[in-house]
Amino acid sequence: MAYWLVKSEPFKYSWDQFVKDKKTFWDGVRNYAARNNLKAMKKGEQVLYYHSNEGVEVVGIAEVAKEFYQDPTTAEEAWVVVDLKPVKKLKRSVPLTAIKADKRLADMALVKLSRLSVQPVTEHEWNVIMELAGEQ
DNA sequence: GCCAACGTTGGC
DNA sequence: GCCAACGTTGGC
Repeated sequence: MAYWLVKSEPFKYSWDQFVKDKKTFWDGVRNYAARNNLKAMKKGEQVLYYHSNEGVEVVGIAEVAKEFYQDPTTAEEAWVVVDLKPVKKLKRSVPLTAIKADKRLADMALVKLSRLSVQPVTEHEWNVIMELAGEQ
């Protein structure tokens, strides 16, 4: 069971819009590292939903509803999407500043590889985020 | 709006 | 195959 984190700019596709849609395909990934992470996602795995630029915080949890398939928005075979559905909004959003301030999260891809838009999250990191969010 | 970090492109 | 130039992302 792996954990993931996806980034979205809220003015482009916000958590609220995601909840309203009930499901979305995660398109627009045009980076090989991010693409490889999409391909590694398995149905049912949990995904942190992060708002970049505005908010700059983890706002909710999503779940992989369908494993990767050809990106319907491009003819280029290199690119894929996955389907995601919302699970729940976090009790408290976890801002990047809180993540950076927590020593246990110093190695998170979010901190180290800030430009990667789809990234793996370790179980340990996941648990710390849940704690900071007031969950569990 | 600025700028650092990083990925990609293209000339050699 | 190297590396400089360029474009994009994303935090501040």
